[in-house]
Amino acid sequence: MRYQRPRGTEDILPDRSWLWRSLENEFFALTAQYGYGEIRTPTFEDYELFVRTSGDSSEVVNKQMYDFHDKGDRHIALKPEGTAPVVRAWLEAKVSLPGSLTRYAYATPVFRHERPQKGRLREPHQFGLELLGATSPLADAEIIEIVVRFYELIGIGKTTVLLNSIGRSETRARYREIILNHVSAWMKDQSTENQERAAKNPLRLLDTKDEELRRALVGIPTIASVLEDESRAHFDRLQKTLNERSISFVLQADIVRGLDYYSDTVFEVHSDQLGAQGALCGGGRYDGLVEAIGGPSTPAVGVGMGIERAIIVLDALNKVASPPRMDAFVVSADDESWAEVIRLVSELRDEGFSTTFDLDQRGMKQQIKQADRSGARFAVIIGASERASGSATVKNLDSGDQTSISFSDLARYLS
RNA sequence: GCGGUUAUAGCUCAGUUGGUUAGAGUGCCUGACUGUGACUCAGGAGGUCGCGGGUUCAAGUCCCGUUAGCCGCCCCA
Repeated sequence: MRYQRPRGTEDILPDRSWLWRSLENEFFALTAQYGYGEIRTPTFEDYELFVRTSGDSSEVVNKQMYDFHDKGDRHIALKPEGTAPVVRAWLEAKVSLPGSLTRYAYATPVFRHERPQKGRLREPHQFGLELLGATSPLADAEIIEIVVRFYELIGIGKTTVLLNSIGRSETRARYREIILNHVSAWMKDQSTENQERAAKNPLRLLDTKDEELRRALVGIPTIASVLEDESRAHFDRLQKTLNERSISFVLQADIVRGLDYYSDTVFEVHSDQLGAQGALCGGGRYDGLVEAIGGPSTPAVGVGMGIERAIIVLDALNKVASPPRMDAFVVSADDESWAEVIRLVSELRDEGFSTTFDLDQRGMKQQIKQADRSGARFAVIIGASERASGSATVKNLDSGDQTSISFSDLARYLS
């Protein structure tokens, strides 16, 4: 094979695309119930947009972006995440009136130059939600509620909502010092790579898998325990609201998120079916982002949900139903009946049935075989006797049973 | 970006210490079946052994490189 798909990308053929389409339909139908309208933004954006928002300490920006200079020497990046482009589009369209809310839903590919593994691609796809202009913890709760309901709706069994608050930037600045003091002994004999990482974003040390570092971190206060009063109140009310809505969650102090724009609420939903990449989705509040790209100070909250990861779980749980079948395959029993077959095919299509026939006009045996392969529910056979009697021989391809159905009753029989 | 592992027919795989024309199951095609798929039986087609070098009288098998998948780290959806 001369050409193969680029590393970390996937082709979605009809045996799977119907699943994608049905997930998209369910996602947009559900989010529409909450007032979210679909937004579509470009595949590529100004490189700076992502540096400004995600932060240069995040690996997504400084290592994983697909970027290039176009023929006009513009520095372009394929979007590595969905939030910044949506906020940019919202600002650019000037859609918001002061004090009003905007709710957006989207489905988009994102691009990250990473080493592929299970649940990790270079072109993964995400469903996303952004709720702009809302300060209330009810907004955070709304996003989490939608996400949980979506996973229930599509049949992903057991999930866990992991919740944390990382406070405002002042809180995080203070907390950084706490972490660094706490692990100073550990830091001394670390590689420069580890030291750099620790210095750049100490919060990220918290979710480490390194046993030694974990031990060094024992006894450290959680960031949630050092929140400012306002953040504290927000976080408390969010938890209360989730409890009232019967949405169960687990407080987890090491959920810190990788993108710099998050503030206060952060959350993930995990499934035990995903291996090392355990998060089905990740989101939170990003009150500083709009301002960071030149807009008016605007509170906001959102989420990005990995579509491939949801599908991995559905597959593992055997929750993927069979794709829709063709209704009928019309067969000509002799060379003289083709005109009638073709007429009948188009009639059935007009009635709303998915219908095909053998374009190669081969022998009957071949046609029945093709009908079987096509996955059609029925073979509709037309020959000399059928034309004479005005009724088709309808063969149920699952059971093999045949009955004679008059042309006028055909539609009723097939439905 | 780092480490490990895998790559043989459309699919799932076997292939002994390097040794004739590389096998199996399944799928595919043809026929038994002159208006009928799935079952049975009998035939048949199909392989640059991921790709490129090297060692050797001889490489699917050994060595080096490379591409891709998978697993872990890292990162995150």
